Amino acid sequence: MKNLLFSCQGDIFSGLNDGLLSRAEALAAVDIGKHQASSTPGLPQLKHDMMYHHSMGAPHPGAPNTRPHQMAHHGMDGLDMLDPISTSTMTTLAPMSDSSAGGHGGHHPQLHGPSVYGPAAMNSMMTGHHHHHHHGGPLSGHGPPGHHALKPILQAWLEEAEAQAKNKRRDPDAPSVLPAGEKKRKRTSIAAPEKRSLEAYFAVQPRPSGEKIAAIAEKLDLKKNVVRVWFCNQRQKQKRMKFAAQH
DNA sequence: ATGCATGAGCC
DNA sequence: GCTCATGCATA
Repeated sequence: MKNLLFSCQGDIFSGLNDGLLSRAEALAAVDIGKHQASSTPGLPQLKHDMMYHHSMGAPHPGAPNTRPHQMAHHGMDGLDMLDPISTSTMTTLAPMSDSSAGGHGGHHPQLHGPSVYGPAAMNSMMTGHHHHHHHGGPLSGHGPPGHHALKPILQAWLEEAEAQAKNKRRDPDAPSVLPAGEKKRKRTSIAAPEKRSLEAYFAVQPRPSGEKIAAIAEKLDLKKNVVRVWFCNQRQKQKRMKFAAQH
């Protein structure tokens, strides 16, 4: 196997048992310093990939991590459009609220009108409140002829708009149909446990070497570059806080 | 407002 | 690969 720690700071983690770190994190830190643990935890990363340079297709080079796309559905899938919506629970119909602020790449993907009204839509509006109250005569002479026939169509259209506005919320892992050359920067969200481990490492060694960063990255199942950047940003943050604290 | 990413300039 | 400044996506 690879022989980590050939440097002079191999046992910096051994002596940490002061009140700075909790025991679990300290042990985790020590574990990096000793050897690579074979038991990797779950899949903590919430992101998929970081390269959006219009030429991918090959998996991450040098990263043997198998990361299935996991995401949190809270009740609706992107494929579920059969939703028994009650009559207008949402008032502001904004079916195109995609990436909002700062979006200078204004491209609105597939947004097709309600071509077919499913039975659910019709049913929901029928059971909602159907009022064919006034009937009058065919020649009573009020309202345009056939406008009451348009009302269900409009309502169905609204409900279709709602449904599509909802299933428009597809996961960020979905195959995006971006125009060629359009890159959206992605933020890797580091989960809380991993973040706490990183903070534990940082507390004992704010400037780890490349090998150490690689070891930490492997143990936490994060990309090495993510860990490296995290340490850089953490140093920046610490400087800022120090600067803000003296005024 | 916070936190991850990127790029310039440097060593 | 680091700092520093800034951009930009989230919460």
